Amino acid sequence: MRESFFEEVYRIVSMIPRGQVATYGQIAAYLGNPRGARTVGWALGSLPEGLDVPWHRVINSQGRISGQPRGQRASEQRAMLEEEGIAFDDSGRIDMTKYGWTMAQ
DNA sequence: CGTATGACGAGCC
DNA sequence: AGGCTCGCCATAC
Repeated sequence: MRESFFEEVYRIVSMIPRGQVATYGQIAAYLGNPRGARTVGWALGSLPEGLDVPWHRVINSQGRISGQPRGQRASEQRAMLEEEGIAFDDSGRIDMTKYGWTMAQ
């Protein structure tokens, strides 16, 4: 029984600890698809509600929130990250060297 | 089975 | 530094 790519993404994202963030590419690479960042984003976009997956801890390689900056989802994501203690600079970017998830286990 | 889609990424100007 | 283009990949139809 192999999980769909979606389920694998959900599983990995669920491992991101509070107060840290990971990039789409990072997750894709972990799943064996260094080039499948888009697919990861798509998987999160189709994320059903009620799965207890910290989707807000996933951002793009620039350390910014993806999607429409004005969108409701983006503001909500930023609010949740700030609540976890993550800081945004004037450009709305996160310091990956400081909050980036290292997948250390 | 071919085409379209999407919360991306790296490169180039 | 900021913005644009092209490449990538798993589903949906």
